[in-house]
Amino acid sequence: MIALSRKERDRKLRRADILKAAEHLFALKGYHKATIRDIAKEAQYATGTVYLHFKDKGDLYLALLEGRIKDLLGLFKEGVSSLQSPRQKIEAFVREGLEFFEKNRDFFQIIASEDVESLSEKRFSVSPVGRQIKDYVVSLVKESQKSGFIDKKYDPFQAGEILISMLKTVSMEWLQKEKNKKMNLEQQQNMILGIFFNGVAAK
Amino acid sequence: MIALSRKERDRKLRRADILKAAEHLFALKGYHKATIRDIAKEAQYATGTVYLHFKDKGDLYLALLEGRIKDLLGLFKEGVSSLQSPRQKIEAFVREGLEFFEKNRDFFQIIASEDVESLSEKRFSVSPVGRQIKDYVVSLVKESQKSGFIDKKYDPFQAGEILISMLKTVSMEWLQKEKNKKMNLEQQQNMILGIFFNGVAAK
Amino acid sequence: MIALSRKERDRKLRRADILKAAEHLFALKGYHKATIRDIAKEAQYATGTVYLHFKDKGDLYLALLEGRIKDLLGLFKEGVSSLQSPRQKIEAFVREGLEFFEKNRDFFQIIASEDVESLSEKRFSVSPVGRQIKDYVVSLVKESQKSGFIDKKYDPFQAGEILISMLKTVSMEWLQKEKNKKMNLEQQQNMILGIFFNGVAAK
Amino acid sequence: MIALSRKERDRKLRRADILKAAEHLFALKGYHKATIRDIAKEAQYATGTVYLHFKDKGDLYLALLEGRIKDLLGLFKEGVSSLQSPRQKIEAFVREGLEFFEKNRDFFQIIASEDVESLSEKRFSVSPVGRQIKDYVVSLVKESQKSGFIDKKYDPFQAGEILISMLKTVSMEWLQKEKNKKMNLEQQQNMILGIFFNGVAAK
DNA sequence: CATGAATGAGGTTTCATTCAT
DNA sequence: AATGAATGAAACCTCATTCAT
Repeated sequence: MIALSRKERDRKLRRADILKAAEHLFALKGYHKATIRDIAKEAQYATGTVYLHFKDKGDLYLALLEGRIKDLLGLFKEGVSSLQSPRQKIEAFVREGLEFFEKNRDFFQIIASEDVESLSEKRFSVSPVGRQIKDYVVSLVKESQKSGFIDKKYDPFQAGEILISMLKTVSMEWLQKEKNKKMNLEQQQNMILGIFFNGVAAK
Repeated sequence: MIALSRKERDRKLRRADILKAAEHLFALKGYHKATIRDIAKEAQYATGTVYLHFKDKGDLYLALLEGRIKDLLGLFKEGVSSLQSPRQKIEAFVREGLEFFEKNRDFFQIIASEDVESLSEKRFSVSPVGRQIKDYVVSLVKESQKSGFIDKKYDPFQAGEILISMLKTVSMEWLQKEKNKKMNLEQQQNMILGIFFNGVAAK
Repeated sequence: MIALSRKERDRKLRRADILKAAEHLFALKGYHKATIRDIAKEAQYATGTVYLHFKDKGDLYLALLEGRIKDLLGLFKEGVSSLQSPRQKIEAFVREGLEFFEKNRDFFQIIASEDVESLSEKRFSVSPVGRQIKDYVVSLVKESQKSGFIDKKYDPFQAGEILISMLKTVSMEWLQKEKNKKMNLEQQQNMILGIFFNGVAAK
Repeated sequence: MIALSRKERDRKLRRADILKAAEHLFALKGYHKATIRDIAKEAQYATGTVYLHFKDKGDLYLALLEGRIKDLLGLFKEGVSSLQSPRQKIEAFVREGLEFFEKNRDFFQIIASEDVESLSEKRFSVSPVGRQIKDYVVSLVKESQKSGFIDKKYDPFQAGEILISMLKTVSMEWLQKEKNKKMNLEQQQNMILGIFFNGVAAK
C-alpha cells in the first residue's frame, strides 16, 4: 500500500518536473522551437523519459495547459466560495486572474497564443482547453444578468469573451513591459472592472 | 516602355499569387506547419520560384503581414477622411475593421496569433507589424479624450489595446462559427462600440 | 566503471566508422560532391547519426584531416626518436611519409587538394591543418642548416615547402598510376632525397 | 564576308568576357561555390548567354583552363625560340612561368588546385589539362639529359613533375603572402633553378 | 541571338519518436 | 522504469539548366 503510493507519488513528481520544464521552454521559445530534448534536459531527465509520461509532444502541451487551467479554475471557485453577489464574483475572477498571471508568467505567455494555435492546428482544437474557463465566466455573466446589473441584451457568451480578452490584454501589457508597473494589480483590476461594468451595465 | 511595365506588372502578379497562397496556408496550418513547397504548389509555381520573390520563409511571412496591414491602414484612413468627430472616426475604425476581417478571413486567422509569435520569436519582433495600427488607434483615443467623451483617466495606449482586442475577440467568434451569423456586421459594430464607449465614457 | 568505458569505446568506434567512410568518399568525390547521406550510408548509419558526432559537414572534414595529420606527425616523431643526425631525420621523414601515403591513399587524395581548399574557403583557413607538418619539416631544415649540410642561404620555410611538395608530387605519381610500380618505396625515397640534398647542399 | 567575320569576332569577344569573369570567380570562390549566375552578372550578360558559349559549367571551367594553358605554352615556346641550350630553355621556362603566374593570379589560384580536382572528379579527368605543359617540360628534361647535364638515371617524367611542383610551390608562397616580396622574381627563379639543377645534376 | 524567370532535383540539417540496454 | 543513441522523414534553400519571349 504505502510502497505503491510512494511509487505513485514519485511518478507524479516526475510528471510535474517535466511539466514545469515544458512550461518554461514553451513560454521561452514557443511550441515549435522548444524541443523535447531540451525540455528533458531542463527537467534533468533523459529524452525517452518524457515519453513514459506523455504520449507525444502535443499531449505534453495539452496536459500542461489543462493542468494550469484546472489550477486556475480551482482558484476562481475557491475565491468565490464565500461570496454572494455575482458582481463580487466577477470582481474576484478578475483579481484572481491577474494574480495568477502575475505568478505564472510562463503560463501566461503560452496561453496568450492559445486562441489561434488551437484554431489553426486541428490536433489541439479537439480539446478546447479554455472552454471551461469560458463556461465559468459565461455563467457569472448570466447570473449578473439575472441580478439585473448586466444588460440582458448582451449575449452572455460574447460578453464573457470580451471580459476574458480584456483580462488578457491588460495582463499582456502589464507583464510584458516591466516599466508599466506604475499601476499595481488593484489598479489594473479596477480599470478592467470599471470599463467592463460601465460598458455592459443595464441602463 | 510598355514592355518594361508589363514585365513589372507580371512580376507583381506572381508575387501576389504567392502571397495569396501563403496567406491561405499560413492561416490554415500556422507558420511552422505551412511549407514553402505547399505554398508554391498552391500558387502553381515551383518551389524555387518563391525564392525569386522572397528571401526566405520569414521574409514571405513578414511581407504578407505588412502588405495587409498597409491595406487595412489605408482603409481606415480613407474611411475616416470625410469625418470630423473622433467618435465617428472610432466608429469608422470598428466598421472598417469588421468588414476587412470578414473579407479577409485568412489574414484574420494569421493576425490573431501575431501577438504571441512576435513575442517568442526574436526574428519577427524586429518589425512589430501591428504597431502601426495600434498607434493609429491610440491617436484616435487621444483625440476622443480631448473632445471629452473618453475619460482622461485612462491610459490611451491601454484603452486602444482594449478596443483592438474587443474587435479581435468579436471578430473571432463571429467568423469562427458560421452559425452565429444571427447578428450582422452592424449589430456587431454597435455592440463593440456600445460597450467601449459606455465603458470608457467620461462621467 | 566498465560499463562507462565500454560506452566511451563504442562511441569512438562509431566515430571512427564515420570518419573512415568520410575519408573514402571525400577522396573519391571531393568535398562538395560527397554527401552526408552517402557517407552515412557507407558507414551503415542513418543520416542523422553523423550529426551526433560532428557539428556539420565542415566539422567532419576538419576532424578527418586533423586526426590523420596527428597520426602522421606521431609517426614522424616516433620514427625519428632514436636518430641523431638531422640528415637521418629528414630521411626518416621522407620514408615515413611515403609509407603513410601508400597505406592511406584516400587520405592522400584528400590532402593533395588541401592547399587550395584552404585558400579559397575562409571556413577552413582558420584551422590550417597542414601547418603542424610544415613546422616540423622547417625545424628539420633548420637543424640541418646548423649542422652545415643544408646551405644557410635558403629560407628554411621555403626549403621545407619544397621538400613537402616533392614528397607529394612523387607520391601522387607513384600512387596514381599503378603501373609505375617498377620503382619501389625505397627507390622513390632515394630519388627524393638525392635531388633534395644535392639541390640544397652547402657547397 | 566582313559582316560574318565581325559576327565571328563579336562572338569571340563575348566568350572572352565570360571566361574572364569565370576566371575571377573560380579563383575567388572555388569551382563549386562560384555560380553561373554570378559569373554571367560579372561579365554583364544574362545567365542563359553563358550556355550559348559553353555546354555546361564543367565545360566553361575546362575551356578556361585550356585557354590559359595554351597561352602559357605559347609563351614558353616563344621565349625559347631564340635559345639553343636546353639549360637556357629550362631557365626560360621557369622565368616565364613565374612571370605568368604573377600576372595571372586568378589563374594561378585555380591551377593550384587542378591536380586534385581532376583526380577526384571523373568529369574533368577526361581532359587532362596540364598534360601539354607536362609533356613540354618532359621534353626539355630529355634534351637536357642528352646534353649531359641532367643525370640519365632520373625518369624524365618524374623530374619534370618535380620541376613543375617546385615552380608551383614557390609561386604559391610568393604570391600568397604579399609580405614575402623581399625576394624578387629573379631571385625566386635562381633559387628554383639552383636547387633543381644541383639536385638533378649529372655527377 | 540574348534574356532571365522558372524549374525542381538534391543537399544539409533538425528533431520527434523508438528501442535495446 | 529510465536512458539516450539511433533513426529517417521532412523542411528549407540553392543553383545548374531550360525555354518562352
